[in-house]
Amino acid sequence: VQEYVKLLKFAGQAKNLAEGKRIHREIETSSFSSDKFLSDHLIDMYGKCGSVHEARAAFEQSKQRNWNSWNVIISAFAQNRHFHDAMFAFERMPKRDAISWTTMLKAYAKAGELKEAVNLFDNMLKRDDVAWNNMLAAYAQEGNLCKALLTFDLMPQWTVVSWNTLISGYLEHGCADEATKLFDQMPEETVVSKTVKFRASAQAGNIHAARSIFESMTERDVVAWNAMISTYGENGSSDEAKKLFDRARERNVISWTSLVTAFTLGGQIDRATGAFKRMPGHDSASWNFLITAYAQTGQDTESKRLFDELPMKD
RNA sequence: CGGAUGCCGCGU
Repeated sequence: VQEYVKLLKFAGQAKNLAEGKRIHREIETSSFSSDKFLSDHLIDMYGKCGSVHEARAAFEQSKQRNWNSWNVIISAFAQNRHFHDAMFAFERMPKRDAISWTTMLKAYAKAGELKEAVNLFDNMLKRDDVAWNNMLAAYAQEGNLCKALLTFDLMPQWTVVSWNTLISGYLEHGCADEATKLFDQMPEETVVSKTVKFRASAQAGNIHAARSIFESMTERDVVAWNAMISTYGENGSSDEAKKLFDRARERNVISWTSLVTAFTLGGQIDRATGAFKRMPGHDSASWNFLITAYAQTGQDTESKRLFDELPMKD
């Protein structure tokens, strides 16, 4: 069972619908076909792969539907911007826990329905850290930094995530000075904080400062590596991007797409194509990127040819 | 009890 859970999660992260379906079929012929954990993971996998219809089907057909399944299906609806379905399910579900409320809160924020989000938040009986952070993030993304700061001050607990959320909000809306002050005040920094920090330096045009923050990091995850690679790419330094890419010990689709981007922006479309071909797996974003790149450099025929080669058009 | 779904940073 746990093996299948891992496989489904992996397919979901990679948004690999074909692989997900394959595992689904394999599960159905196995002895775990009606496992109560697996059925929820199936719904989640379809949601993450962008297939709302199959997520819904998995939910409705599940013999093992429980109150967790409702949370999973709401999350699937929300991730795919089916907000009315999410709302409908939320109202119909037999039992709502902290996660149900917060998932719905995030859905409203994502839909741009800030008032509904606030309303939901106010009606919550118990607000945990994640609920507070979601409310904070909703204000921060909206650009309502006053409300964001107010929410931050009212929070019963400050975690690294709340600090990161607030700082990202300030950075996103051009308040770099405030962000710097907050960085100095926060008690601890994680990989995420450091990544936010060096991205901010880079966006301010100080790529050397960004690099030294990156090099000073004791732990770097794949996102940190990718962020540094795309920073050099945006800067036109495709050679430096390539060097970092080679140094990275963990790579995913985004790392490869960032490298392709770096070559494209550096005007080396042939090297970009080469990297694209060497990629172990392509998702729709990487295809879109290269097609757009060709179109923008005026190579419409190449762009069209790639489009025709697309295995999945969404 | 355990499993599972919700918050912050990377390419489109």
